[in-house]
Amino acid sequence: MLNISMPVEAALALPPNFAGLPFSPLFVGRRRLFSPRTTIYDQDETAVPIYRLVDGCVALTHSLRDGRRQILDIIGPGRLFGLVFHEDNHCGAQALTFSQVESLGRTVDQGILDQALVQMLNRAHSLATLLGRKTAMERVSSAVFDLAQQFKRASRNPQRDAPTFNLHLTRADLGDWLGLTIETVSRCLNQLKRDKVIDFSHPEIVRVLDTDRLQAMAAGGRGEVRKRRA
Amino acid sequence: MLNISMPVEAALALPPNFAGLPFSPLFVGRRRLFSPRTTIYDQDETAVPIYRLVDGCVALTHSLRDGRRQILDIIGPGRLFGLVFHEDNHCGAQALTFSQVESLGRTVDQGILDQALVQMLNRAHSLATLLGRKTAMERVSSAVFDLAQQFKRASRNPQRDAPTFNLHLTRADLGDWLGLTIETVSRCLNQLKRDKVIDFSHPEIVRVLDTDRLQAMAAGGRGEVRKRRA
DNA sequence: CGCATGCTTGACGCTCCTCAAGATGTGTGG
DNA sequence: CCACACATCTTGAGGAGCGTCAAGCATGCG
Repeated sequence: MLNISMPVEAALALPPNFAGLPFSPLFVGRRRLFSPRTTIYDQDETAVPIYRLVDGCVALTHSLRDGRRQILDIIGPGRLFGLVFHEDNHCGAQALTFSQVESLGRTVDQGILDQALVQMLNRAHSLATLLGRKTAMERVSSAVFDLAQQFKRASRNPQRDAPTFNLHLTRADLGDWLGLTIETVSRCLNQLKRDKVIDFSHPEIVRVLDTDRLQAMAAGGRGEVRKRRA
Repeated sequence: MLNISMPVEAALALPPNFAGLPFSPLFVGRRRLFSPRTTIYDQDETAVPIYRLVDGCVALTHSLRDGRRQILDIIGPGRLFGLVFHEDNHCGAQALTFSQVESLGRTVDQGILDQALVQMLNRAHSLATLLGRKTAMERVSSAVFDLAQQFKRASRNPQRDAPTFNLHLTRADLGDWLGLTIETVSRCLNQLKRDKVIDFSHPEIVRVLDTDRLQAMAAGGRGEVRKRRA
């Protein structure tokens, strides 16, 4: 992979869709800047350090040999990742936007690390429940809700303004995260838009109009009890 | 829930299908014996101790409010569970057969605990990949392969004998684990049987006839490359 | 023996995937 | 400024895989 060094200011000043060119990482002290669609570490890499995402958006992915891809987690600012050094970590990490990443070595407080691991585990379990037992609409609602939490912008008046966030994932990414296809993701998002639960004009900037309804859909429809065979 | 105390010998001598009656747990020092289909701890319980499964089979489950259930992991002898005390552990644990469980308090070596957590996380990620991206046949093959690893019986001649294990899960449990229905699980198991990959006469005792083929199916068919849109 | 539970098997239907075309937006070059 | 290429998103039509429903079978227990 090509590595071109350049001042971090210049990199940050690049247009937001200067994607695809793997010129990163840039080193800034112990910080590195990754450009969109670049790999932070690989699926089969061992001895990966602990990272903290300062800014941006990172996906943890696992690929089957035949090319099927599953996104295992979406990491937002502040979260730790690459927590696994004892064994193979078995999943890779890639930046979805310009992402500033801080390498922490092993100097991390054990309590913090445990907490991060437990959060990781809980999120993995939530994802499994989503993938195993939720419908397409519920999955997409869950994803939007989760991303709104992780990426919502600061607002001067959070009471009045509808929470808005930058959807760093493409429809394809969402599909790989939610176990769906591009088309199904698109249909569900537009359904949510028609239902006035969310809104977007650019496909990347999403406003949540009705958080309660979104959360209700994410948790499983309108609370109706599903039938279960005896 | 009913709790009846009885000597552990008597309990162990019960016929294997003495199921459904929640008379446990029995205390044996720091060990407890749980009978089939009994809860070890609940989904919303906090401050759960760390457990080691001495013998038997335990399922970690998460239920949605409307009754849909997802099994998040199947625990075999030797493994630790209930590792999460900082936050809500958000999933419950129940015994699937007579299960002897050792409560470890917090005296566990930190390294061991980390290792167990990491294994848990890796397994959760594998499950997510399975649920998000594998077909029904692949899921069932993966499950059989995993259970064979965790529950295969000691054999005098492992070279010659086909590895055999007790399938402690019902078809319904398998369905809740693999994101499938009872019927689909049954169809896939019988397909594997017709294909001479596995064999069973009792629906609970499974022999693996062709480990390689099983593993190949679990990993994703015959290695054919799936198409991906550009 | 009758009942209960779990497993199997078949017919049918729905959700979501597949395939295909068109829309939208964005950068490039004339 | 407009035409063009390219990538992503949207939308529709049709099909496949797995879910749903229903019946029958096997086993075990009272």
